[in-house]
Amino acid sequence: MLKYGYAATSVDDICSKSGVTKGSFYHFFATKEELGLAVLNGFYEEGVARVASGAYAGMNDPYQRLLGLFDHLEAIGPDLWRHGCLMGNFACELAESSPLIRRRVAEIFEELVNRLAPVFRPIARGGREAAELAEQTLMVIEGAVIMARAHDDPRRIASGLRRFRHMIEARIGESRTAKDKVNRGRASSPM
Amino acid sequence: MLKYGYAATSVDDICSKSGVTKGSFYHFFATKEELGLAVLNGFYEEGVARVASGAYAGMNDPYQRLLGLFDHLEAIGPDLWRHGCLMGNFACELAESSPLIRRRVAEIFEELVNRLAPVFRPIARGGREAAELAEQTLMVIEGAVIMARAHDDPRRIASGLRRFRHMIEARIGESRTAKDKVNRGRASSPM
DNA sequence: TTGACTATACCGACCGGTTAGTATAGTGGG
DNA sequence: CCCACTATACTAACCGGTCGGTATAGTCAA
Repeated sequence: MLKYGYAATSVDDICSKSGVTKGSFYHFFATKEELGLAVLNGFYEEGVARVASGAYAGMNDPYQRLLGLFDHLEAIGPDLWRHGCLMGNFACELAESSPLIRRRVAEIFEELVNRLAPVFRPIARGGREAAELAEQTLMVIEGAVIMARAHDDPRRIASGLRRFRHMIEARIGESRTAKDKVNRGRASSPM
Repeated sequence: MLKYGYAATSVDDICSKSGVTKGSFYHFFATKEELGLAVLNGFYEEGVARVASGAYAGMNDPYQRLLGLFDHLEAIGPDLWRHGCLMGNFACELAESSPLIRRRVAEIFEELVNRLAPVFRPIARGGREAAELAEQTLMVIEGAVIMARAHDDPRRIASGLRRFRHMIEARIGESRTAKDKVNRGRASSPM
């Protein structure tokens, strides 16, 4: 389903490859769409687990943690999204034909933004900006995955993320100097 | 094909909606895949024409031109990619089942990078960086289009682009001051 | 302990309809 | 007459989904 798309993956294929019969299949799933939803949730949960498993999560320095997130994404991305991202694929293919799946994909993106936003907090200026930076990161990932698939080269996922990371690094530089100014104003140690 | 995907769009539908019969269709196209290729090229050419039609193209100031490109993309994006981007959709759905289409999509992305790169030249540092920034822009567009489709809200295309534009603005700021330094060193007018 | 009853898992043939693609007989302008 | 083009009927495979039926295990009253 990830490799060839929703429509091109038949229920018969799914059954024969997973060693179940069609009768069994339709005992557990009312429709093909319902299976799609289950596969989507599985993909989401696996992705969250993989992303959360990174070393960055335990880092104390907030800038180190943010940079560590990108290190981790660059490291696992090419493997995790080797055959694409199911959220992105379903959004492309089913957004206007399956409201159920489209809504779930939107929900998942929201959940991911909420999970990621805290990591961006230290460089966020406005109240909403951490969430916006998290959303921007998801966009870059989705775009990079498409690029990687088009060029048949998963390494593009890492290089796309790396370029975005450079822009984040520039922001970290700004945040640091801004913070230093505040600290200096409070007469605390400049280093 | 854009709205419901390649597989879900049948040749019969295409024929009846465009008022041709199947005999005619298969006189002009050997396979459905070949039509897909033609539709892809049509989408690409229309997109290039729309993007190139912007006022930014004639601007003299290179920074104004770059910012003008983003103004233009934000203005036309929500309409142009209202139902998604065919390059992105095909990359998602057909990358691993139709090598022909996948290759053409990759080619198109390359062509777009080459077309866009000159606009990024003024803020590029290394020799490859203008092309990389252009590619990054395409990634953001593709990601934003997916996000917009998932949330059923084309305005997300503009807001995603705007956020990326802010990062580009930061870079313009850096480039400007760097250039000022050079100018001052050459004893030319600082303003 | 036994036997009637029920719930769940599972099977695979089958259904109507759709798919991409083909075969063939025109048709109409140059 | 010719040939690019059109129309329609057709094929064979495949689609998602249904159906009647079976196997197994648990429950509970007598």
